Amino acid sequence: MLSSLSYAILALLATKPQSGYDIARQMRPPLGLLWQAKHGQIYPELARLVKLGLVEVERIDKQSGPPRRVHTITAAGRSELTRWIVKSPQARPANDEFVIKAYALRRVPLGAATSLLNDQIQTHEHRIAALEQLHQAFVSRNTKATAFDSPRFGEYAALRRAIGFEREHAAWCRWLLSELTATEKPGRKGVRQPAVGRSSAARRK
Amino acid sequence: MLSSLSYAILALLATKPQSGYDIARQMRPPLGLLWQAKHGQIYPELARLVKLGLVEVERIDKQSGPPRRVHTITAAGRSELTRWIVKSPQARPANDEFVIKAYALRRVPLGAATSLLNDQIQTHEHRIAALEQLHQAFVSRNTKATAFDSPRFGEYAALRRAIGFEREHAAWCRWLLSELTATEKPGRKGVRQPAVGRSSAARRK
DNA sequence: GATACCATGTAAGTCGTTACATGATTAT
DNA sequence: ATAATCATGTAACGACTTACATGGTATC
Repeated sequence: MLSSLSYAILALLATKPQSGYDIARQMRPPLGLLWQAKHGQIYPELARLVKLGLVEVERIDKQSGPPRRVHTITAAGRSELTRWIVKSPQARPANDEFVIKAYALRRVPLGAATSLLNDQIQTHEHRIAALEQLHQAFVSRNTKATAFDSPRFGEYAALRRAIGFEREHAAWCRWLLSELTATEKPGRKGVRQPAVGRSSAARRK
Repeated sequence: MLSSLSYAILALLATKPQSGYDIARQMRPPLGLLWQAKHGQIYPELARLVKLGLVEVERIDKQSGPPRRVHTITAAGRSELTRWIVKSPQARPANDEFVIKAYALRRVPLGAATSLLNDQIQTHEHRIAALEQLHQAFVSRNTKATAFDSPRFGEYAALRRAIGFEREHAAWCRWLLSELTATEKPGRKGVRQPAVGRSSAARRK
């Protein structure tokens, strides 16, 4: 069985032939929307896919530096990718360090907790702004790129998911901050937010 | 430096002394809200924390089976935990296999894509229902358990985050399905949902 | 002259999963 | 009887990060 990273690489190569560096650039944290990985993991994985016959490599010599190695997905690679996509996955753990911090947040001084949350909220706002700029670029450049049958739909879907998750995380941080503030100043009950209601999708209708 | 798992263990032990088995139970997938790990990782990590003096262990012999080993956080453990909480973290990668599938979804037959999405949506609905039941139990059993200064606030915060993320993921899957359906039957433009709007938090105001 | 980007790879080490190993107790 | 839960640990392997290693090109 192949790793998730292998399938992420195959998915990228299915759109067009690319070098390891190209792949690494698209997977670079923190803006790798499809999958995040470092080149130290990508190059060996690519070599493995070549050895398995799922990917072919063409070496292009240059006057200077290492030769550029352009990788192309093979027919076997494409069928392996589609085979993998259609079988249902089991959900990943999705461990998040910040949940641990929130879990034990009442054990630290209120001031430190407040500034931690403000830091976190600001970080997420910045990330959201960057993602929304990408979204704008997507929608305005070519409206058809957002349609399901467009070759760039995959990118668009990954981008929407990233925006949704960042917003959800930011909202949760703001809720934490409001709870904390309500404790600090018990008179201000107005800032407390209501209990978990219906999902945003339900509200959207 | 310690691993995230170590801090998750310290956070759990900060609430009360527990055995490795107790910790493993709370971290068991798929309902480990704070952090997910298997006992094969937890037992060695606990031993390491004991060796570092952040945790103490009391061996309780029983008539049968292995002795129960109850772990207690030390003063050094508590201060290490609070020290770690207050310094801002860098965000985790948060890789999700399903994003790869969505990225390349237009490469598989429409029928297979549809049933994959329906499967995924159903799985998430089930998870949401289970989490909401936990939430109900929390709110109805003791209203004060949801306040920031309650000893169980950490659990509650982790639960709210899990619910929010599951809902966001389910909403994204439903969006994918609506895009796919719009492609299949181009006459039905009504099912298409609008472009990314304002965040749910913004709407909540 | 320093920093960033292009471009490829390897090595050591940590994090995490899966399986092996053992054995009593409780519920169906 | 069979399975699930209680209860602890280790070993092998795979996934991932960080650092080492090299060297040209472009920008400030």
